[in-house]
Amino acid sequence: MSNPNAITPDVVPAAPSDFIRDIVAAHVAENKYPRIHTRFPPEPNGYLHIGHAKSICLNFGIAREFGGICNLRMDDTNPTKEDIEYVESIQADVNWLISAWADDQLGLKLKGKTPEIVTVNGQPDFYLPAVVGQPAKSTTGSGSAPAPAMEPFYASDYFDQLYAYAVELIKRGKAYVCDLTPEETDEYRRHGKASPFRDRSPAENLDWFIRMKNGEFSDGSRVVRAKITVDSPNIWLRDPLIYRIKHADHHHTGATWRIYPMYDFAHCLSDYIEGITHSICTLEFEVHRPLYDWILEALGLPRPLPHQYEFARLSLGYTVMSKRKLMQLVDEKLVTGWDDPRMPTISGIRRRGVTPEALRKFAYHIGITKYNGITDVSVLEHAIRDDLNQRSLRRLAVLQPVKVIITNYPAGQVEELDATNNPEDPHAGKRKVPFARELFIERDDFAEVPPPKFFRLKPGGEVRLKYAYIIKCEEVIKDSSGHVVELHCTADLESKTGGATSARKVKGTIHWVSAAHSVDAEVRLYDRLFTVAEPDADGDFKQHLNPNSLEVITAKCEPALKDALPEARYQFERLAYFSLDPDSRPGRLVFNRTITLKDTWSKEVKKG
RNA sequence: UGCCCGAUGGUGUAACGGUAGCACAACAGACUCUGAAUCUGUUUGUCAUGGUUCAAAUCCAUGUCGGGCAACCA
Repeated sequence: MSNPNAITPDVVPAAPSDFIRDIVAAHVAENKYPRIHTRFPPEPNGYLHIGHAKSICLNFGIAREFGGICNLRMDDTNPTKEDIEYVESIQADVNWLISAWADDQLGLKLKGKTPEIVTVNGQPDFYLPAVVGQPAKSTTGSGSAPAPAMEPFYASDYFDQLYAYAVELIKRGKAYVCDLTPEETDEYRRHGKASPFRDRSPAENLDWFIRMKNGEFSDGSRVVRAKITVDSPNIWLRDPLIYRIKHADHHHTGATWRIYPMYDFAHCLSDYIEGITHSICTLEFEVHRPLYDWILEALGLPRPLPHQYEFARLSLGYTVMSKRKLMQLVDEKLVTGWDDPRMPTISGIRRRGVTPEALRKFAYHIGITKYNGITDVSVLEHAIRDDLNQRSLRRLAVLQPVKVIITNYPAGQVEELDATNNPEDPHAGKRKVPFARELFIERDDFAEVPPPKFFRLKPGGEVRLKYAYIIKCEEVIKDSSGHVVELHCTADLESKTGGATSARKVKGTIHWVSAAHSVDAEVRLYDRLFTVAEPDADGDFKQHLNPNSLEVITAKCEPALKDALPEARYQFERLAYFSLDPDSRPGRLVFNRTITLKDTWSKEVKKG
């Protein structure tokens, strides 16, 4: 078995329904587009987080439900904030999340490919069609030629075309070069006042623009503005900026450009160039939509225009989501990095042991609306537990060990007992677990003074050792400070599975490991990063960091865990779900706790 | 302040003029060699006020509350 828990439970829920999918479905019904084409357009200025996962699942989900394509595109028009590190992490995260689910919908392009000039209705047009899915095999037949390298789309691959579009706008008298300072621009726009440069002639504007492109002017000295209105109630229609000067090198285009397009200009045209039909973004872009439409219409483009639709971004309880704040946590070393398992980043969630199926299931459960709510973490946690319950291999491990000696069990004797790998999956089979005279059990599973309804081990009481015997606690050994160090028990030697008294009812069943056979593992117990549901609420989110969000312990594990695999998921029975951390080395196991099992007992205890 | 958007149990969502449903959470019980899972049941809701209509969560008006925008960021 290459993947020990690659069961295929029903992890792909039925396609959800929401207002955006309703719109797409209507467009499909009326044959509005030859094919549905969405895109996921992150700016490579940070790592992707679970909010992006929502958007990825939406965009790729629509593509797969309607037989379309979803392009991965770097929205990289601001070189001073972006970096290749982020480009790479974004690709890895997207691939991980859609792998074996929407691979067939992933729109990529050949490396280095830029838009083609085509003629549509007698009009020149820029178009860069997507290549779908994974790189094609070498077509030479010799096997020596490398497969064509594929890469995501980059808005920066369209800088030539975007420049040409800006020139066209200028020629049409619909854009002009403005020499106002940033402060003046702000002031004029605020008061709905026309720029004194608003009525320069197209020829003059073109001349200035070319000189801007040639790098003749300093940053901030001039911009290109769309000529729309000076006093629209929508600020984004008050002659918005479409090009600015930045003497900065770009991670993808190098030192080629000294001017860079603004988001509003680049995004709608990038969508158009790629043949996007449905451009889905978050609510804060709602007021930009008229500008999105204006630019495309002002250019008189020959192909069907894309349209923008907005939905509410994800807010999750007990975490922060803004890139700025996540960056702060990383920079100030409040976490170990972007992929710290406590981070809401996709890479952190992945390292924590969550599967892409669980994340997708979560994304489908929360729905898509225009309402800004805060999703309860319990929804995420439920999706994770549900997924892990179905796929995890069960193992016995003791986190806080206390020694147990079975006084009527012969020293030196060892039995190999059968244990079920996954009761949810009959195909997962069984394994052997060694049983011997000296064991470890969980400290919490013994109480000298048991609270009401405690049905684990107590003095004079009986408990079932999972897969083994019923034992009775005969004697409690303590050290000089009164700390319990050892429990002397007797076993009902007929009570083993299949034995004469195996059917005896005892209320509790606990987990255990043989002391001599156990293997040590570093176990990282993660908890939520913040102590309050809304860390942002009062402005200082760092104040609410959970000081106990990570506890590192050494656990006693059953020997089968020596062969733990990085891609596998484990449930340490009665405790939690775990997976191997990349820090693991041969002979040195490191497990991350993904999430605890639901614990109604601790709730019971709290109630008193 | 101006403009835009939104409001359905504790939370997130469905109902598209005709029985307010689902999920999570919570609570109670059943089952259990995992106090998990599973199963059964229960509690809790249409922001307010008017209007249109045989009928309003749904349409209209006003108000209230919440969010967004007013970067040479995206």
